[in-house]
Amino acid sequence: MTLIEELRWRGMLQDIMPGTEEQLNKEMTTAYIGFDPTADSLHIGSLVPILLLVHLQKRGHKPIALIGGATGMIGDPTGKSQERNLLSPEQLAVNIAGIRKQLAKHLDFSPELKNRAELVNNYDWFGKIGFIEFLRVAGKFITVNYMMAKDSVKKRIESDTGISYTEFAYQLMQGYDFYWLYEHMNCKLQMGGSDQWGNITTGAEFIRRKTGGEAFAFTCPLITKADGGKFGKTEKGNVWLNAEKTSPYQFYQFWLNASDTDAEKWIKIFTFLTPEVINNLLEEHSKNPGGRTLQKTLAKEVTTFIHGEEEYNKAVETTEKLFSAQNAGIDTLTVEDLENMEGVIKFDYPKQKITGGIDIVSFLAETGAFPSKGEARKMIQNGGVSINRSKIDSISRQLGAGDLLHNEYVLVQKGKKHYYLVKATE
RNA sequence: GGGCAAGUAGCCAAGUGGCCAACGGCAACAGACUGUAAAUCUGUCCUCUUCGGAGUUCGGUGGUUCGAAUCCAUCCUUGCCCA
Repeated sequence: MTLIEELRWRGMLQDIMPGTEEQLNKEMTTAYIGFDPTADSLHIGSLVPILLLVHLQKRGHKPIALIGGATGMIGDPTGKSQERNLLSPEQLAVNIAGIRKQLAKHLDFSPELKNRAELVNNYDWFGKIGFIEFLRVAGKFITVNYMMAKDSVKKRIESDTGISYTEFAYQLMQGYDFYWLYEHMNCKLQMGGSDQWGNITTGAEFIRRKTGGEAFAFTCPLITKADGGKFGKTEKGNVWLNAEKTSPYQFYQFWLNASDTDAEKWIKIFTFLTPEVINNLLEEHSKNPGGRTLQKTLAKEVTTFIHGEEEYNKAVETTEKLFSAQNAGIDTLTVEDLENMEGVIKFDYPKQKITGGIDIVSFLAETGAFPSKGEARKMIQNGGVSINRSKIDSISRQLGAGDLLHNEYVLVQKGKKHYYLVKATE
């Protein structure tokens, strides 16, 4: 199976320029993907591009991860119905540093490798170029007519918010990136999400017109959920790759909660398991969907890839304590169990307030498990709150010393899946 | 610079003097059912609340009125057409 064949099998190939496959088969090819520094961490939406680079490197090609330090100052209009706010230079610097750190974890930069990965920042060349120079060396090669025909631009021109000159120029900048890498690093291939196809082809066209050389490209489909929801979002917002923003436990839970249809697609995209292994898993899953082998494997592979095996083990441990023994009774949880629940949100709370007796609503609001008393009350009335695994059925319920596990803890449950551990402190 | 149109909750969108915290849809959260799944049904969905209410909203600011998302003035933003 060639790289392209494999990616196609995995469902990671959307568009591909003619000749790309031949180029990859012919020689070690340098390829790049751009990452926008819109936040200080990448989220799982950026995982697919990272995986593309990893696949590429595994097959002996040379990956370049480009951080858009310059283009991030402009804003990509793709997929945006409205003009974006510009990020401050300070914020950008923070974001670039965060992303750089994460990318470095997953690619092999060993100097002795012929196809070692490279990390570049397009600010390094855009920062030096003047406006007039840019117009002369870049602007001349692409017509406005060509740029306006792109979907991302066309949509915005037809929309009732329009597009600024700044964002319009974005695709030319990205095109210039590709050209710069082509000239300086012999980079002949650009990859990305399918929403980037327009920007990517501009780059290839730019190279062709300016140098007469040939450049290639392919994109992967954007990840969707079968129910039409946004991929990678939970009620807490984005699922981040940074453990401080999304704990490994929460990260693991995200994948574990994948629906059957999603898991079937995602296992191919987000893991490096071989087709044989995956086909076996799919078969097993169809025989016994309730076992959720697919989700468990998916969650394991991805969590291990991002956070490492140790964090994965902790996440599983916490998961088992919280979910597998649902009916086992709360007493089975030891102090160690409670203390070692990694990734569960924990709060401290004065012990005497509990032993002195407190109404459940105030307790939930004051610990921070709920933002206000009203919220806590609504959720209780909806039947969505449990304390120590027993459902609270009345908003007038009082808490007292008897509700402390091991004389020290209260396990709060919002819905089925969200746990908070309150520790009573002296 | 001139003419026309638009700006309503996370998004889409109805409302054009009182019955408006504002129809409906999407998204989100919870409950039932399940497999920590999907689909379906139900509830919640501006903020706070002693659950009686209270407070702050319909681009901004002033005004008319007993009463304004709704009328007037002005400003801002955006789109279209003209220069």
